[in-house]
Amino acid sequence: MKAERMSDQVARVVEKAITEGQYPVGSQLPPERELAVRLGVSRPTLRQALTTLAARGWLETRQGGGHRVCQHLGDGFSDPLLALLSNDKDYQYDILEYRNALEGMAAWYAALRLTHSDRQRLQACVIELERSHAAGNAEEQARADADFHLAIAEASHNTVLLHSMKALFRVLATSIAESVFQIAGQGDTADRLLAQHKCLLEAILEGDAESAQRASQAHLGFVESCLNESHRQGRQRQRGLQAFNVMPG
Amino acid sequence: MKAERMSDQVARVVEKAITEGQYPVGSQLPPERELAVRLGVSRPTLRQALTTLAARGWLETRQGGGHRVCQHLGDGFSDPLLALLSNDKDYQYDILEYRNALEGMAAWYAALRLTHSDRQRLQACVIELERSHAAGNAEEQARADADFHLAIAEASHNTVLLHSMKALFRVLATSIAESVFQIAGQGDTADRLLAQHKCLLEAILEGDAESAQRASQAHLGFVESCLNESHRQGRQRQRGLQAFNVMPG
DNA sequence: ATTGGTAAATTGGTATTACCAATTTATCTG
DNA sequence: CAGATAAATTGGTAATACCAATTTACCAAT
Repeated sequence: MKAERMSDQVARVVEKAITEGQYPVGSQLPPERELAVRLGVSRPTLRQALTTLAARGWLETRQGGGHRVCQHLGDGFSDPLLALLSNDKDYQYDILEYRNALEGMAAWYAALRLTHSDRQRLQACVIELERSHAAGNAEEQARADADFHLAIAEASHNTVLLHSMKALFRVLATSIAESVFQIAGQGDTADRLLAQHKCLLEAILEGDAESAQRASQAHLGFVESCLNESHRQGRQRQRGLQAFNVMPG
Repeated sequence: MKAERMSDQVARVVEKAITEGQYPVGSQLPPERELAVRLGVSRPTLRQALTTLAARGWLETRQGGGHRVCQHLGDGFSDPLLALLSNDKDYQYDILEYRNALEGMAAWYAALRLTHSDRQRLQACVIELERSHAAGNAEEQARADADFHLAIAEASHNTVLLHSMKALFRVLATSIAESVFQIAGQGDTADRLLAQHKCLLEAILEGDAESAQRASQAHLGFVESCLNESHRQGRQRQRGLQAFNVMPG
């Protein structure tokens, strides 16, 4: 049986120390030279291990500044395949369908679990949407759009969902900006998008989970219909998003 | 402005070479000593870069055997925070809600896009579920359960969804096995779970997207109700899964 | 020509030592 | 006490050496 290599063992040991709270979020690990001695390995081997942990999002390092446990776990890493798919036009409908499920879920639970501070946060996000819409700034609109949807995800109080949506929006940043830019040139489309965001907010604030979910899905359906319907290579597929939107309710 | 470190630049260059097809899936990278010379860096620096790519799931390495591009991209990596949340009892309801959304979506699109080979694959999976159920083997039941749900995800023909569900089931393997084991001791529960799987299959085979989604959600609702309802720490939350299940339809 | 065994070559993994560059800390001066 | 500067500490890179696993080449037997 093939033995696990030393640097992977070290990575496991350090990762376990992090997850068990020996190195709390934000704290600094011991210096490399010291940690290497403690763990009985050479500095290059330790650095292999720490590189692995950094790639997984556990650590952030700065030359001279030490290795620190990431302030927001999961924020330092990105799923390379998700990133690849998100920036490939062949998968833009896959991405939209996926968003539809996650954002529909977020809207549903946000409507059910909204706290007072969630309310304030969402209202502030919509104000920012209005502001960037009035300014006609596509980049700010894209950022405000992502902030709004992530605020809904936070209001859902489902940590797993929030984590997945953060990962998704991180890799979608570029293509969302492009979509907003593309859509901005289509007459009253930007006005309609803003109206949809407000409608979604209203449903959430009213605690109407079904309406919130429908509003979310209508919004994404509209986004889909606005996008450039370039020919879709590969499989002949059903345009599921439209159908998915008319889920009973 | 802080310069990007050399090993991260090398990682980017190699990752780009992979994604652009210079190193196709399954192919072997040039030996370290040669690649280091080509890229003008030292072997330790190259190894830092390759370690990062391996941690992200792009590469698999074996001593003496070379560095190879992973056969199944995305399979070599796991999201550490997702893994952490999946094995923490405080988040088991978050996980169930998240599965509810993804598996509901998978069932929906599988019903719409089912191919002939998908049919065969799903039917084979259910046979395997029946076999492991009859044998009373919890570990095989857990594996058959995951295989069935992943086969549905494949039948949805949404690559992003499939990728996310694979990642989720990879980290849930342990806790699903525990759930199956826990549930197995509850009278006719295993029989009812098998019946639910069959009901879900029927709805998919009939191309009834709404029924498929409801069957999926009923299944997870039942799983939730069977699980040990341990006290839920932290926030006072609504039991959203039950409500989510009775989505109109 | 094929198969199995063995040696050699090639590959990745680990270690030691040295030095560079960024950051942090200590010290000194006004 | 604040600011400047030097020293110490930290991470980053490099060269060289050697170990261990895998692959390849070679040879003998069938």
